[in-house]
Amino acid sequence: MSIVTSNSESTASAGRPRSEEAHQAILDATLALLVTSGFSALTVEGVATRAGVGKATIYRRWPSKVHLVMEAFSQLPGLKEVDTGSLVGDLGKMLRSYVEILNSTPLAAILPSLAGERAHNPELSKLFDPLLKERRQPVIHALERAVERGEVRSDIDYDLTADLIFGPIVMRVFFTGSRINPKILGPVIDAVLRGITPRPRDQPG
Amino acid sequence: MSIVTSNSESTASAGRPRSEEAHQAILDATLALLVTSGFSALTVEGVATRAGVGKATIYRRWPSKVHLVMEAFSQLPGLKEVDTGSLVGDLGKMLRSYVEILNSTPLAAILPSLAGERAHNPELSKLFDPLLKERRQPVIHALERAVERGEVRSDIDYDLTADLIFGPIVMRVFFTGSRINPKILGPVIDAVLRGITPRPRDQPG
Amino acid sequence: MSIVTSNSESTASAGRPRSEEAHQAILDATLALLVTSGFSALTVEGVATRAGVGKATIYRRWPSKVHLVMEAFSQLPGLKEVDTGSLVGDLGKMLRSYVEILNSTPLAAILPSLAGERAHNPELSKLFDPLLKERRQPVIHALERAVERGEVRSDIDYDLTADLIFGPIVMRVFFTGSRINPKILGPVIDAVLRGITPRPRDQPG
Amino acid sequence: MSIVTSNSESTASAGRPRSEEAHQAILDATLALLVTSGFSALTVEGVATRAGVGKATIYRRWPSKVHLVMEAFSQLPGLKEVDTGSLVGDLGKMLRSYVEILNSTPLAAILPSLAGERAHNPELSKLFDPLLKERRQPVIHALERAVERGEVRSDIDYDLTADLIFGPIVMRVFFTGSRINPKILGPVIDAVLRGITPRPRDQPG
DNA sequence: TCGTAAGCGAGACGGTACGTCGAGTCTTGCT
DNA sequence: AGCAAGACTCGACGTACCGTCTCGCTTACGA
Repeated sequence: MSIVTSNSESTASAGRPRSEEAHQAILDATLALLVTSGFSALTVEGVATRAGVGKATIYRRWPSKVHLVMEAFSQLPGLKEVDTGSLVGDLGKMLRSYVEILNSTPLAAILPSLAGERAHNPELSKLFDPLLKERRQPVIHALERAVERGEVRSDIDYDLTADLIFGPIVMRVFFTGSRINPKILGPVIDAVLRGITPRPRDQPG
Repeated sequence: MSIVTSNSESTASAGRPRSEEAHQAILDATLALLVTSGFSALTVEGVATRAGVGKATIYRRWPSKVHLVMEAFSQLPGLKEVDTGSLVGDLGKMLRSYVEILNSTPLAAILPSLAGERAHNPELSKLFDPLLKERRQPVIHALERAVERGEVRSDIDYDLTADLIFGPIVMRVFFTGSRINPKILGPVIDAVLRGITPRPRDQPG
Repeated sequence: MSIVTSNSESTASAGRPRSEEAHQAILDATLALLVTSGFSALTVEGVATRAGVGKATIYRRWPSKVHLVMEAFSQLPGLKEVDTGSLVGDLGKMLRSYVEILNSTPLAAILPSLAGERAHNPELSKLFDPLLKERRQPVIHALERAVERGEVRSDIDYDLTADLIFGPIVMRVFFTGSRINPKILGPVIDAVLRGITPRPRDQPG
Repeated sequence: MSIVTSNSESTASAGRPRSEEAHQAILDATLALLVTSGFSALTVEGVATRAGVGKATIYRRWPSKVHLVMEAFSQLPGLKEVDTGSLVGDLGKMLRSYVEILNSTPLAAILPSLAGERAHNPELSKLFDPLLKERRQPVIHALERAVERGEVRSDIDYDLTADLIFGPIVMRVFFTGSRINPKILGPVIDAVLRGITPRPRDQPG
């Protein structure tokens, strides 16, 4: 059972089982309305109507709109583990695929809403934070492998470095909302690996 | 006149002048409630009550919650222009001071909420985006000076590099909500300038 | 179904049924507030608060304050049909009972307020006028029986005569607001029946 | 000084005297708006705008909308003293002229509003009641003369009889709001004088 | 096979906030 | 001190959703 899903598969109980059909219809309606209306304009009433479901059926499964949106969010794809043998290759492949996800799913629209809510909602924070940690693991693993290979200095802070790598992407998702141009990934990876200072070998002489 | 402020300095008009006291009380109440509740849970009614003011007094000055929040936000301090003669010095001083601001004002609590709303609220986006652009200018200027001095490669993308620098700070503000430890600034600046790969001169010969 | 009542007896519908308890609490609160404040100072918000009910519960049943007040008003007792065999007896019994009602229910306090509003409120007028017409029918019927019996001239205008009979009572309700002394009824009925001029048989000779 | 007017002519005071021009402009605007909008839709703000006057100028003179309307009302014409030598003649002339006033001024529209308000507003009642008493005096005087002439029984209650005479007119003003047809006056006066029972001399002998 | 417990859509429940308007009061500069 | 103008606080408007609560009705399990 996932962190965010409710215990629908727990101890077989008497009575009518919950409708899996309704469950998915609700999540689908949620994602659809998130795309068209955004998080704060999303109403549980609207989700219920679109899903052809009673409000109680939603509240029976999720304690609040935030939790509902969070489960919808958790269904969206994330980073995939990639091992090409080099950090440049790993990061390039992972980030390119991630940008593709950001550009083709509601993920980019939902992420800032949840982060914005997280700050004032400890309950959400409790669910959201581990999820976020989990979702960046592929990059952490790639960094660990790179350190083992000697490609990267061994004294780096993994979390901080992951922040450095995700930073430019997240900055754009949060502050511009526009499509992420995959062309920025090359320069970003290059800067992270080798810095922005001039390189001796690039200089004549 | 700023983008978000109203034309308070315009020609003295007939009738009772608007109360400057009420104006500031409203902005103060807005900031206080943004910290505790966030943007979407902020109600104009709540602001009015806390400021000891009628709702009409708020709507007379700001056409919507968005405009009100933007003016309150724009009162918070931001990056200061710094010129120490080196990029390391400039970034160190600027970011250290910025982290101090994040740790001592409601800025860190408000920023994610606004970013989360921005994605679905074009009206907010229209006011917020230029404000954000303006607020990162000191770093852009420092980078420009560094390029002129030859400290930094001349082919860098200024915006992308600014994203790279702010990234780790913003990531922590948005996804952890905790105090920012100023100790991360050194490694961040170092990584941005020289990358995370091993350095030839650090290696034993 | 009455003009003012809603179709509560219609086919049982889906969903939670409307609370009969809330319905009566709202009407009671309406009458109480009409007495203390009058129609124009009556607020739906005030009724909701006093009835311990949400505003929506009121608007779900009555489309406007006018309809609500009309249903509350229509619950108050009115003239009762009486047939004693003589017009003097009918009027005496009916009016005595009506004065008792005026002196013991909120009717006397509510009536002027509604009449005052009626003049400028077509919606109210549309509901109120038929109700008023209906409420004076017992007197009209008594007059009709009296005409049949030859007790009263056959060329009288029933409505005008009813106005003549109610006139003194209504004048006092509207312009003094005090209790109506039942002792005026004898002289009123006498004057209506036999006029105020001296009577031949009362004169000597 | 009238009962309802404020002390505009009281002890000559320091400062600028109140503008008599403004005073009349306000009353005119009030009557004009009463005709077009009715009492409840009349706003002090609207009166001020139409009179080209500040709201404070109105509130300086009248404590509320009701008082303002009352003074406007008191400017409207009322019953005129008439002495034709017979009660039938007096009442005929007076009532015919009064009905003409009701049909051609806002009086009929204002009267119910004030009566409706009177019931819940003791302050208004204090001003309104003596005015009403004063306005019916011509009928009382005509009755007194008729008693002296022996046209009317000497044991009648003057007030009650006045109520009987005004009753049908007031009933129609309050409960129908329509024009008063002057043709009802003949039957009303006849009924008051001689009753509605069959007359011996009308019967065949 | 059938009772029953839980789920179902529907919709009413008491609340809260919306953005607007008018009430009655207060505060300018001017007359 | 009065004036026009227009700010002030307050509170009601009728609507939309909140999250909860009945309704009458399935539905599928286990006695």
